[in-house]
Amino acid sequence: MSASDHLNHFCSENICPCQEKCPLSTALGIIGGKWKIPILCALNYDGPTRYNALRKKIKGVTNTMLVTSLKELEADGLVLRTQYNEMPLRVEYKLTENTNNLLPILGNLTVWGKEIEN
Amino acid sequence: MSASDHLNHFCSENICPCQEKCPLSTALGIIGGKWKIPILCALNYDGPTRYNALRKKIKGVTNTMLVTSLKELEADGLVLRTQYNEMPLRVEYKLTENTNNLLPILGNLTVWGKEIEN
DNA sequence: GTATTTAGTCTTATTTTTCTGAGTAATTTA
DNA sequence: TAAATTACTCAGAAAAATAAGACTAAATAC
Repeated sequence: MSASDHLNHFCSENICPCQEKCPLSTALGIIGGKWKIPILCALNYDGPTRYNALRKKIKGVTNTMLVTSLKELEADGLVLRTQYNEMPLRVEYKLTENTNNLLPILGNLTVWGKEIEN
Repeated sequence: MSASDHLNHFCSENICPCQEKCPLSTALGIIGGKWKIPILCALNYDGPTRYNALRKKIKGVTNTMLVTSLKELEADGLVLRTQYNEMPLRVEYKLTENTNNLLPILGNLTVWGKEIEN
């Protein structure tokens, strides 16, 4: 059976099966981890949100994990941190434009997850 | 800002933001872990494949991890294990029909991953 | 001048995941 | 009879991820 018999090559042209770092593993690395999806989901659901509000909204998250995850999401360009130098300090997090292409894909994954749960 | 202002709710209706177990986390749990994607990718690329062939194809995987991952994928209904009682024993793994809906989604994630890498 | 709020930091555990590498049973090949 | 192949299993170690919880600085409110 040759490679061209398959319609759904989800990974890269000639380096399948994912023996090297591929875009798919990049993507899953970015949204992987215990708190990334809850954060994205909260920001998508409620729009720009302050640090402490996020912490209250996302049940069970600790400072350590929330800070770490937000920093990673920011570094990966999915989340924007905006600091307002008021007193008391206000810091808001929101999704970036980059995330717009991701959300429908997560929607599809959600549908698939529902199907497989049954 | 009300919830209905958002077009892309990727998670469940009224339990956002993912405070409970949601279909999206189910989906990511199934395809998460270091070796799941390489396995799915190899099986998608080459069709039904024997255990030792998989092990050779997927660089760096150990018996422990390959067996564990294959068992989980089988339990989640993504991979089918077929045993032929020849001598020497032949065991083949292949993707199930269930996986067909998943592959295009992974394709989309791959495209997104490529974009974000640049 | 004491307490509170905000957005975190820091250090030390604990848990989870992954790796290492040897071992196994059944059978065929040399 | 020895070596090789197949599809694994298993115990222990190392590495990575996550958790717990105390602590901080700057400022305002009481």
